[in-house]
Amino acid sequence: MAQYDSASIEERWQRMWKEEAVYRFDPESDKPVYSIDNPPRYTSGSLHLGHATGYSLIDFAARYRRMKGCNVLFPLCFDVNGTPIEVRVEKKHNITKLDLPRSEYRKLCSDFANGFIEEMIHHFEILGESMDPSVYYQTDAPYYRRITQISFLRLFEMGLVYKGNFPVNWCPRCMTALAAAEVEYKDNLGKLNYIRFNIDGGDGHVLIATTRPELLCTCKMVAVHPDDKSKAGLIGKNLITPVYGRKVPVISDPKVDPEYGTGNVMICTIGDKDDLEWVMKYRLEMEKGIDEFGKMTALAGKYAGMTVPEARNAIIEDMRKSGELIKQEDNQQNVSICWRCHSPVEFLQMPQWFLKTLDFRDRVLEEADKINWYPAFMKTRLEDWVNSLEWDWVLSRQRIFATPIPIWECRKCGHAVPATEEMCYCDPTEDAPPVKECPKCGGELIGSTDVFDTWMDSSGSALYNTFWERDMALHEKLFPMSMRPQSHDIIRTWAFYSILRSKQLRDSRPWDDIMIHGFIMAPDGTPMHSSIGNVIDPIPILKEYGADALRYYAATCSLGIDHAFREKDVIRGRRLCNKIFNLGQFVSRFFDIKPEKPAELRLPDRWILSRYSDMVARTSAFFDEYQFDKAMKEIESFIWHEFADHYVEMVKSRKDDAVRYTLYTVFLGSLKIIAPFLPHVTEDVYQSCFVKHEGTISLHLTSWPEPVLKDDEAAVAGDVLKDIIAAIRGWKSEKKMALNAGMGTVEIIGSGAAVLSAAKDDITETVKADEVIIAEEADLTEEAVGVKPVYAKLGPAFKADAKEITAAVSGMNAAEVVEALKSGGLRITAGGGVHTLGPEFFDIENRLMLDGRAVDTIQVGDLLIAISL
RNA sequence: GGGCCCGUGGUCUAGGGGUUAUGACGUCGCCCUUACAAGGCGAAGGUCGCCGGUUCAAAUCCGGCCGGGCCCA
Repeated sequence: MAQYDSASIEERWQRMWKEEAVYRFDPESDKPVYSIDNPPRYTSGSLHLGHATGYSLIDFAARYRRMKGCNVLFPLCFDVNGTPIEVRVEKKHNITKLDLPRSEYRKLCSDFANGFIEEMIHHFEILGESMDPSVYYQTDAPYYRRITQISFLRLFEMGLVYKGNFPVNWCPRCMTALAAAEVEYKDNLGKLNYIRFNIDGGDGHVLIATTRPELLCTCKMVAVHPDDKSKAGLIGKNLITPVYGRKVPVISDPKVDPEYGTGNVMICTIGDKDDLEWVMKYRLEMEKGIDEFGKMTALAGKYAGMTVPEARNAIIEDMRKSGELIKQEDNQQNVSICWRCHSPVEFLQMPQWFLKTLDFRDRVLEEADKINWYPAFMKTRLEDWVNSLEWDWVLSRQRIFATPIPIWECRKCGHAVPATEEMCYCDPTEDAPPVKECPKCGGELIGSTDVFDTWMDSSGSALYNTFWERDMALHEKLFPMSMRPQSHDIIRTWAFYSILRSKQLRDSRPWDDIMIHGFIMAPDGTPMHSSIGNVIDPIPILKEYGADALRYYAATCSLGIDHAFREKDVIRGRRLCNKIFNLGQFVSRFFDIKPEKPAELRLPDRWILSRYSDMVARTSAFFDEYQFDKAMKEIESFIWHEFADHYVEMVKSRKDDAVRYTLYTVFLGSLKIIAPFLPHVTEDVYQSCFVKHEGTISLHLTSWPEPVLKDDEAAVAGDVLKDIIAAIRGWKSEKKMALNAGMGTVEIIGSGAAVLSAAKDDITETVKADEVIIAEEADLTEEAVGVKPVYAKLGPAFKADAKEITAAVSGMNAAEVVEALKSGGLRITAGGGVHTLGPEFFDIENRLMLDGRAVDTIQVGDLLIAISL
């Protein structure tokens, strides 16, 4: 018998989908649009397990909506920009950005990044992702950068962009300003240096503890805590800084931590964020001790030109020699580092372009409220971030491989002249300005060498995808988009900036829904890092188990939370594929032509059609809410257990129209529902069983099924039937009998047994009994062997007395309790009163005996199965 | 230090006041049954992280603690 072989099967259908352009978005169509603001994949080359699962989750939504009749816009896109590529290129060629002309440097980056794209597209294909190459973009292309630039020009016109001379996080390695979002923190063991400051005009001194002695050259003040009584006398005096001999005042400020170091803090311009706060509060003059290369300036005197660590070591040595360094201790502290190259970040005052962000906080939150967040609690993260913002967005970067800021500045007066929209895309380092000279003073215009923060490109994706400033009629039709998928770590960046710019440029939310997934962790639950060496490569997994199996794993990852990778779920996925494949082999034997709906259906048919219809409704609701893990659970357990284990087993021996119709309808519908998750195996089964009857060339182009039958009576009776058959099969297994072994007479007894009379033949055939008897009652003796309290009823009725009542009953004889319950009620004294309890408060356990005959009995719900041995 | 989320049999996971706590993987036993042994049937395995509180009743709600993850300071 043929087995499911993922490798050959998947490749075959991937080729067919590509050739037939099964996923094409049709801009002309009148169908409702479902558009996905797909994360452009960063061109880093290797495929991470996190990407494999993340993009699969998006693909589930895309495939579902296509089958629901939507015209789905699911762009194939790449993010080709930014410092990470520059860092890798510089490492590869052992250069810095200063070693080459800008255009050559940019070409190296572009060639490097673009060299990955073909392979990355192939990765998407072998995962079965249904992105549409006809709506392709990459963020470094002139057509994409044009949109970034035009959107900037609009914001500029609106007065939302300004150039500020402001302290920014600056990476001396990358030589660029960093947004707050690009700064990371790490624990670092450094030295806390105790340095002697003499008191001006006296003979005393104070000790200052600092981790940054090299910043002494910009020391402006010394602060102590106002409640520190021992230091009250110092306030208002001046101190003389060592090495530089500058006079600085002592002030009191509640922000000082009196427990740290000596409780005396030197305030410099500027070492860290606390310094920055004091600089603002006391309006201190900004002095620059460190330049953009991370080297000391002339202010540092003899240390000028040294790097920060060199200067720190040198000044410590000098002060040690002069006796001004009193002692050093180890000091654990958090240092700011660059998120890309991990170099320590400095606070430097640099001219930068800013986008007004703080003024839009409330408006961003209003738009966020109009978006459906999946899961809902993720909105809190955005709100926390927005409410904690302190600065506007630093838009400019001093790098090269990014979108140029389309501005020329006057050499004489500094006036900024923006490009015209018609000029975009443009590069001011190469292109001529829109006017010959400064319109204010006639000075020479110099093209800006600044580029945008890459989030400026990415956060315009919803605008680009909806053809903003490319086809405004289409834009009106497509905007806002239907859904933004992303991971939770970039809520503060991608999600936030996207909402901000959509509000500023379109006065709207960018999307209706946002779906946020977690990270894939190593199997032990810790993050995967190449430095730890615990990164799992998805390609071998794909080869061993198949794409559908890996996608099965992706579907088990609920949204919002992180998941340790579970290979066993991939194994389960492969088994499910195999099960579906084999069901296809078997079920397709039943129909040579498409079966019509017959006049009459038997009980098992009505049961499975009814169950199937419930499953369709529940699964669809889970798909609507991006709850793929729950949808998968529904459809998987339906196909495997209800359909395969029970229905198919029940009808194996039948050959009537009703069974043909039911198998066809339920199996095809089930295939469709699981198709978004397992696109390959379902396509394969569809092609071998259904395409000749259905006509549509691919399962993925067929429509999503609707519920077909609501028959509550059959659903309930069928469940009883299923349970009876399962119980008899279980009984056989217990007796070590083969399942297809014959058996004697099976008698099914109980007041509800009548519903099964329609299914008498089904039972007989399925369990291979000689005879099946269905009886309302039989000559049975019934013996109560136990009573079980029903807490859900006792609790509400008797409150605090319930416990005492159950305790009392448990000590009584079961037969007597039952007798009392049946004849007027059981009287129990509890809580100082007497309660009369009816049978509704107890479950009675009976042993039933069929008089005169040796039988085995199995209780199934209200029914008793008596099997003659 | 703060925010959000998570802690459930050996491992992973569902559930989020009321029968016997869901399922997967693994383990063990039985069964070659007109698809599937990569299958079927069954079993063992849990004080639902710890400590308090609310309640007749807590895995579930509340508070604190411990451990993990992400984000931020």
